[in-house]
Amino acid sequence: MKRPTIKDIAAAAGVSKGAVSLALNGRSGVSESTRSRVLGVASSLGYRPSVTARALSSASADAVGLVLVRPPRALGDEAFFFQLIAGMQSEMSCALLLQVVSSREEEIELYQRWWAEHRVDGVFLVDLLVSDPRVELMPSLGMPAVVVGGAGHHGELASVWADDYAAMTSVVEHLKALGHRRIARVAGLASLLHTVRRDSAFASSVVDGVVVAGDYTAESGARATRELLGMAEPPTAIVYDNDVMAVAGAEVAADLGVSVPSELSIVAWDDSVLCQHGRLTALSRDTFAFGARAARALVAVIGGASPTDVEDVLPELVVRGSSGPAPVG
Amino acid sequence: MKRPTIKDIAAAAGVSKGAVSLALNGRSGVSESTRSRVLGVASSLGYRPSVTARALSSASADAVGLVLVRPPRALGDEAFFFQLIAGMQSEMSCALLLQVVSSREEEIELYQRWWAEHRVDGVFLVDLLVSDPRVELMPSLGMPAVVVGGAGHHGELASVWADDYAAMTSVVEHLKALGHRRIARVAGLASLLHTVRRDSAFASSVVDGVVVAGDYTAESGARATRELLGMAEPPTAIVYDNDVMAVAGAEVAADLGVSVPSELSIVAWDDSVLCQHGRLTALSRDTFAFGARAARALVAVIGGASPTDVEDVLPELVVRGSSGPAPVG
DNA sequence: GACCCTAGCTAAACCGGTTTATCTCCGGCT
DNA sequence: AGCCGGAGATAAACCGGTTTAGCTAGGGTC
Repeated sequence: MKRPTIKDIAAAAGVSKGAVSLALNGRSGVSESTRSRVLGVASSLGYRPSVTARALSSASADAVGLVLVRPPRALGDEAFFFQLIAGMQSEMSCALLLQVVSSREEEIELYQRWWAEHRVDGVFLVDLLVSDPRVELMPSLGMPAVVVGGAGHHGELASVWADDYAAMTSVVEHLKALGHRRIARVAGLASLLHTVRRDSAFASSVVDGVVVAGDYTAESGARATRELLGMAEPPTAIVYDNDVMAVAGAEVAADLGVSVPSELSIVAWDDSVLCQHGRLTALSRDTFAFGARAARALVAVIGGASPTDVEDVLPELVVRGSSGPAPVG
Repeated sequence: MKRPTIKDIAAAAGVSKGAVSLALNGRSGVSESTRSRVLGVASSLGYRPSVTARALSSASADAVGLVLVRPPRALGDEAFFFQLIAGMQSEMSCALLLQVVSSREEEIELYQRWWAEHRVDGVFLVDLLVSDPRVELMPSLGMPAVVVGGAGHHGELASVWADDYAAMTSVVEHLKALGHRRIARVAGLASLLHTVRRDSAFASSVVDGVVVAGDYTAESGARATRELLGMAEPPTAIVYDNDVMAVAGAEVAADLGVSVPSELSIVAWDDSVLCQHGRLTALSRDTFAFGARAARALVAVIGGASPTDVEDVLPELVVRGSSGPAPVG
């Protein structure tokens, strides 16, 4: 009734446990004839090695980890992460250990625990902070890790990243070409590295650009938009740091009777069903493919490859109905 | 440098491994003084038990599993699952082992493997089929499991469910009260149990109701809508099985010059940011809370509680701009 | 023929816990 | 005094693998 263990196979094949282990793992020390006999018995018994037991003797755990620091409620609306996870899965044969925690301290604690307990072979690091302790932690633990969506190189870690600086510049250029001069930005969390990157790109290509902080929720997007449109000289274009805030912003504009795009142009970062349906001009990147790329990188690092930085393709601006020429005057 | 093991604690406290194990797990067999000494040593050494090793001697694996059968690409748009996962996480202290596979066979194989390998303590079963082999499999494996979103009771398994039948009836009543007589439905996958439930509820409350099959993608929603609106006597109201198809349907209606809601009423199953923004009348349920409830149920079953069926609150119809009185004549 | 080397295998230790059998000591009862 | 019982602890087996040390038989070399 129970699943067969290595001992059952050894008994059935008339050899020792050790020989079975060597045979199954394709290592030298057994003859070809013994090996094939063992393999035959194993498959006929429907043998499946126990990852748990294997992990105990410091081998693979057959899983990789991902920790998300979020208030759980807010997570559900962020299609980005689910897309990312789906992409990761497409390139991994192993399982993904996923946990949502509410603080950075818990996150770090969790990584250490997982590693100490041999629960994972490696981890993805997302939402990189400006000065992120994880960048030092991973090499010190000797834990394979890949930074996902950071901005370039990070210490000794492998990294899969997109050029937020260049992307922001391209968005601003698009708006400038349409005649916009008063361009504003609704930013994401200031603690995140990519926010800082986008901030600096924005600051260096827009003179006197107004930046309002947001937190990726619809409420913050609406609030920021109301604030911007209530200014003495309101912007003629707003760039949002994610899709949810942009859609909320578009709604506020509609409520205030500000017509889009003739009076106000709106651009969203990260394309999604939401933008497609709201006909919002959006900076589109293939998040699924991004996740797949990250998974490939992590698998490589776990396999012993030396860490490399992979730059993702530059996000592409998909122009829809929400951006147009700046109003005259 | 390595993390301390139970052996280190035993040495430091001057007792045996076994005594440490008993002390740490709060079991009888050691004196209070020894127990407190062991606990002191353990915490001062920063001891963390290895789940891997513990799982090996048939104890808890400290993780639960969820397998999704989907083409990975399509998954990213389904906010439902991510909401659900976020909700589950909110009620679990353990990790979630998540894997996406492409066939039902792989799914079953994976459940068996996880259980045989002590990787999980229990699993969630989603997307229940009309005649689902998993319902028999779980009790035969002795694997704790909770059916999420099935329709009522399932064999010996615990279940957290919503009454799709009553919900569908309430939607139809809403439409009938508005004067609609030609009501159509764009269904989800026919192999899923809840689709069948909704089908039968729909059939018994709508005479001559047309049902078109969809697969939850925007494309299928658009196609179905075009088909329905092209009929000799097109419906005056359409009920969609998810938000993505409903939004796509609304767009098709707009393209065809069919005005919503004066000529066509639209109702979506499962509310989301998408519906909120598209001002679609939607059947709203708190997916996050649903996931949390499922997690509580699974934790209870793992803890040895006898399986029970928990009925979720009836989804509530949130009336927005997309449903209105039937056109006269 | 003595010696060494190696392929092929076994037995046993090990990973880090849990669990069971056993052993000792002490107090209470008759 | 002798017996029993239970508390408190230990040693050892066990979970299912991997890995290492050691044994044996056969072949090559001088």
